[in-house]
Amino acid sequence: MEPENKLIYYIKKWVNITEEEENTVLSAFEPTLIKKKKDLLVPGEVCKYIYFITNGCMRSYFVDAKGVEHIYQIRLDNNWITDLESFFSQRPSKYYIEALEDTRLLRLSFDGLENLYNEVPGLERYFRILFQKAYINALERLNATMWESAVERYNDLLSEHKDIFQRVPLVYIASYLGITPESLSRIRKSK
Amino acid sequence: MEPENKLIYYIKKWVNITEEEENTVLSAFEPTLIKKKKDLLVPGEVCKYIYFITNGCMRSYFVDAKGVEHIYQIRLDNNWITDLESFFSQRPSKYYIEALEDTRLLRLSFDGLENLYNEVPGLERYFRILFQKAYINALERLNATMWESAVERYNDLLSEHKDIFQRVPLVYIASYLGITPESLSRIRKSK
DNA sequence: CCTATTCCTTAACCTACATCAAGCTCATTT
DNA sequence: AAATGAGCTTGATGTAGGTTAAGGAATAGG
Repeated sequence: MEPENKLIYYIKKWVNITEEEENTVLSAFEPTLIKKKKDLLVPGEVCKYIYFITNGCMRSYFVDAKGVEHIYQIRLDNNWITDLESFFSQRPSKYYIEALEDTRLLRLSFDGLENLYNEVPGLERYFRILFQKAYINALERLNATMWESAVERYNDLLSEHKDIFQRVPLVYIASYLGITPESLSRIRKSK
Repeated sequence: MEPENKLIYYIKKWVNITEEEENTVLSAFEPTLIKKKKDLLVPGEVCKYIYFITNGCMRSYFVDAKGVEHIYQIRLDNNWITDLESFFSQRPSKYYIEALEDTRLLRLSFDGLENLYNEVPGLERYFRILFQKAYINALERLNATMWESAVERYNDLLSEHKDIFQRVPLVYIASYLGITPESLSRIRKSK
């Protein structure tokens, strides 16, 4: 399937839009390519775009006062990535968004999205559903982080996103799980 | 301000709706009252409504395999509460939603909301924005839980939601912060 | 007004995971 | 082919916060 059609395919999973609207949507997006280890966003910059990953892998993270990186999102193909806080407010971001592989994206600007909401009402519904699911997900992860052990969280991730382990270095997965690489290594050893 | 108008007031903070639409919205909601310590939802039940708290205080929590309660939401006046996962999927819930005070709510059924989305397009936008903000918030809380100490999380809550400390028993606040009541007590002592 | 809960605190001890430090294995660069 | 560094593991030691157990203060109910 062509990358553009993948986007439409995922939108149509949740809302109905006409063929004409499909074209309006597609023409609002701009294909982009980013090389491994390059940043889409760095702290202090305003996040100008929302990105749909058609092929590849991205992470977002912040660096704390001691200089330690903390990863809070890892996203593979057919997922959205952005700093929603900065994008939505159009104020400077606190986060990095970085490619973990050479990655192909479709990007949409803040104004572009606002226009689309008006031109294609179905898209407002699509994003309402998307954010709703993302929110449910974040709460689940929050509960797991608060109340489950590192081992349980590791097992959950393994059973739900095995693909991440094939494509992302363990240091990053450890950070995403909220533990040190050493702890992750010991967890894996004990299997 | 009348409870009904408070709801409209909060909606109009984010979207424009006509006076006629206001009435359509209001008439879709049903005022409810719930006594302290009573449940709006228990595990196994489908969450049939989304609730707007006009006056009072609610918590949502789950009980783990060992019988321990874990609170993941505490909501005061002028906030929404529901089990979004169950409400959205209309499948059985894993959570309790319980009143911490005698509480006045406006409730809206799943079908009622679906109708409103179609009759009042602005409402789709309102909920898109609401979920978007809720998602950003949940990610912030996730980061804090993973990477900040209990003391920092306590201070954050104190500076952002001091009102909670006046109205909610510390046992519940401890659980919401992801710590034991004993730890919370020690943190407070050291001030 | 007395009793029973609910709520909160304190102290002694324990444990999951972090930190620090070292070394090993590949892949990449020169 | 040697040198570099990214990615991962292992072991020794440290610590934030949990667990267990007890008691006191405040509130509610009979």
